[in-house]
Amino acid sequence: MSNLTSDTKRQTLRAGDDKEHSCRNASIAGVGIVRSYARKSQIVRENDLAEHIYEVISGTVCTWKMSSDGRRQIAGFYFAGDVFGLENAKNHSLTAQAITAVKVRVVKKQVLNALVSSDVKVAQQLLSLTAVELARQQELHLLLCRPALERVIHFLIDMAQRSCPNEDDLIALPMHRQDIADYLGLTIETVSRMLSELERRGAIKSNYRSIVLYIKSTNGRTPIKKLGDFFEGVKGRRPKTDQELNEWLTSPEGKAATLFDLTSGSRWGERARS
Amino acid sequence: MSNLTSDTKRQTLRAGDDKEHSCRNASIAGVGIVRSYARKSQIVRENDLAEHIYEVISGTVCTWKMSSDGRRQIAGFYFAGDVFGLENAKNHSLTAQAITAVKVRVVKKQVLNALVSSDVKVAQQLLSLTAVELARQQELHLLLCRPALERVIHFLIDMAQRSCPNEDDLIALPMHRQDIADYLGLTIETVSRMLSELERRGAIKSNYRSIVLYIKSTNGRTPIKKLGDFFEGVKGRRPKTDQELNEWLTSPEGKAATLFDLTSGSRWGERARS
DNA sequence: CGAGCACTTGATTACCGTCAAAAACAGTGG
DNA sequence: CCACTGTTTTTGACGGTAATCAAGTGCTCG
Repeated sequence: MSNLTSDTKRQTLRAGDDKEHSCRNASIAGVGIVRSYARKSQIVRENDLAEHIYEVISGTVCTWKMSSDGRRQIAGFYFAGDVFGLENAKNHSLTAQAITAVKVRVVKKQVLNALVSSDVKVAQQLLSLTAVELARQQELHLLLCRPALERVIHFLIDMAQRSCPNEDDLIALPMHRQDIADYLGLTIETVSRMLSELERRGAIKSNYRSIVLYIKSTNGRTPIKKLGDFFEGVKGRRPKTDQELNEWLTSPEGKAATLFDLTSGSRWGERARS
Repeated sequence: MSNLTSDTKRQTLRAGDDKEHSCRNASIAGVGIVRSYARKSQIVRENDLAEHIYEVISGTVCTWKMSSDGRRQIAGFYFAGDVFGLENAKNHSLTAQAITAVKVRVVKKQVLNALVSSDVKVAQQLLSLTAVELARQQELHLLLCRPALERVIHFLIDMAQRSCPNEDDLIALPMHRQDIADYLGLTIETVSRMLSELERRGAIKSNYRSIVLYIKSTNGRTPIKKLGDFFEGVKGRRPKTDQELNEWLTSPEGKAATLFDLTSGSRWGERARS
């Protein structure tokens, strides 16, 4: 199915790991210490005392918890610049684990509280970070009520924007299918099937251990006229009214259409199976 | 199906509306103005400028947004003491609507920011409120990946605890089936079927427009030994190991078992259909 | 009492989960 | 470089759960 050279693959895998960032959260800059974690190691464990807040410097982290029937539920992914551990309870409700090799800045909450007292800006930024996290969870709530293909599309778009905002047409995802499945509330098989479906439609190229999306850089100037085709492909039907089309344009799938250039060339379903 | 007297019903319906509360959020007390909204009226609209924060004084509010295919997705319910509008973006991402007649305290964010500058406590409380909301959404994330019956059970427990924490064995829910369905990502028919199922099992009594749960007050002293029966009923299987049982006890369904006294008397499925 | 809405129930369909096997891939050692 | 091994992913067949479609019942209110 995949015809990527191993060169491309290596480039792909490095994209997620090497990117550092100069501290995006200004008020936290300079405080705390930097720690490194190996791939698959746990940074915080569920029920650990929540004494620190963590900012990802490089690599990818996910937070998760086990549900009663032994299934792992991933609550979120965190990339360079993201902050996790904001639960604000005595104990962490989620385990945080390194997906790749990771560097994090660790800040004591005590220290942070002291800063809050002296500097209003810090308080506001903390609030802002938590609010961003809240907004993300609310988006997710909406997403989890939608069919599998849309969940996967939305996930890819979200990851594309967050994990690698500077690249135009090549994006690497560090997590495994199982991680995606546990995040989207699907099974690994369904995730795989949806990815295959998107590949059949010419939207992505996926390979082992890292997913590569071929995305044309559109910068918002995608011809709206053609989006109907995309709509037809993803949803199996066209928007009936102009209003419906416009609403769709602001939806997860609509954003998909502006990112993936699926509107030219191959029409949905026309490709034969491998 | 229901044999409630109209007396009970009236009592039930009033329970949600009449309860006010002395401001639970101390630092916000005294600021802002109180506004009343009629049932079904919209308090904020999606894309409105987000200039205020709202605290529910009495009644019930829900927040929602339309998805691309015209389905309404409810993001949350808010009862007396709850705060909504915390998204912290320029514009509201969700519409807030009164489910019952509602009184809310409306606080300008500008005013709040001024308070934050002068009083660290205010900042911390704001942060705490946002974190509570975040934790709730994360719980929900877990829930949405589980089967329909569990979603409904968890929903009932959550509502029972939040909407009416003082009553022991009689609880009124102000929202319609459609609201529940839009919140849990189910259809109205499925919600109805799950409620019927629970009623058949003797856990609840549901009637038109308001759901009444008959809950024995247990105050945490439910005999653990019997919970296995409940487990068997809800999940169709027993916990195989002690560890599995213990994990389950801290799960949504486990909490259900400590609230609904379903462990004595009628065994699951023994009751004939109406 | 009748109209309209909310809810329930039943029959059928479709999507996704489960189980099983095969294929692709990474890492190891020869 | 290649064969071997274990892991991850893909693919297929099948079944179950929940959505859809369609009546039917119960509740509220004029």
